[in-house]
Amino acid sequence: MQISNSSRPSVPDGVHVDDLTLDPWGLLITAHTTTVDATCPSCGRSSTRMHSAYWRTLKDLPWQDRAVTWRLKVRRFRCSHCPGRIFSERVPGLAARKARRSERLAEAQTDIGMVLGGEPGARLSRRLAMPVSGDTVLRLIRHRGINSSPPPRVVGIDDWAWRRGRTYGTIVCDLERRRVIDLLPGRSSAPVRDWLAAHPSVTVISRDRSGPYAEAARTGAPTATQVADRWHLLVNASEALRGIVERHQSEIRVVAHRLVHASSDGHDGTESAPTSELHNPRRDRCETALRFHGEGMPTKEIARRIRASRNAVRHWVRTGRFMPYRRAPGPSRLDRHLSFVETRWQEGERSATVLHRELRA
DNA sequence: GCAGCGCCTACGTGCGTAGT
DNA sequence: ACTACGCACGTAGGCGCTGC
Repeated sequence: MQISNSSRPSVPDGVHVDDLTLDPWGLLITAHTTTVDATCPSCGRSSTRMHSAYWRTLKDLPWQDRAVTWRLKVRRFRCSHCPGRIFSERVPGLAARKARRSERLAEAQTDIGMVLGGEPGARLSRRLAMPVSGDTVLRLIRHRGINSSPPPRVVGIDDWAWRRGRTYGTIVCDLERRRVIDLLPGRSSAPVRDWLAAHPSVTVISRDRSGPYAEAARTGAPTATQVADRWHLLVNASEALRGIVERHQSEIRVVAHRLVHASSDGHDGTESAPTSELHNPRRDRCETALRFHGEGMPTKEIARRIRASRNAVRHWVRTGRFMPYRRAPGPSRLDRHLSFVETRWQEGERSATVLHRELRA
């Protein structure tokens, strides 16, 4: 198959393509190196004394949705300066020493792996005509390593679960660069204290209100400023708001009802009828259902027409009249939950007061 | 001195399995 | 479903021997 020069895969300098073979499995590029000499990796001097040659096989980035394989003839050289030293020529721009894939392919698969992980990354890579195993994706990620960053100044510390309810650890984030920088064993104060002592660059510590982290920050970084993190502040604020709304629910309902009627009737809303006497869509649908039933319409058809469930229609037909919704006596599940939250909030308020006192001390 | 050949070691890779 | 681990296999690269 003929392939135009403009659409051919890019060829590194010092490599000459001898043949391109396109088959259902991909594109095979047969090539050889063209430089007359090679640089000895030991002494750094070039040598022209060829020893032998062999074929290298390399995977590369896909071309037109086809996997690309290089079959490259490379040579071995004897070094003119290192006694007995024999080395293989390198192919800069294509592959590293001993590599089975090109640098650009390795980079692409590493990037995919960094986003998706091992197995999912391998699946996407295979879908993109860059076949690889999940293990190799993970190896590529480990090989890249973690880029070094300047010493952290503002860190966030919180607990997290290796296994929820069983094993916990502590996560340390660089809040300026939004990156996880360390994982510590357990959620006690000692590892955090040691970590902070080993990182004197930290000037601000954002943490939750737990005692161990407060203790760790106080002893490990006594000069650092401690702040409550934004997430916990928002959680506390939203819990407090819910508590207030719930405590004044009945007043809010009355006011809302008046406002609705004032806007729809042109009335000022100061006088209002009881809720049970208001327009009730549920009662309307029930009465319609009973009328249809009286006309001999099947339950299924009634349910379809009034857009109610067949069970609801069956219930209305069985009772023969509208049954207004009666709330069960005692607090609802939501009320019980909100009551629990309110209690926790009051406990939190007390803890916050203690924390505030500690921070000021 | 150089080129060709073969052997050996270490590395890269994929697969099966166990653990979470 | 995913990762870690061990293992087997293929091969890149290094080295020595031999013939010209």
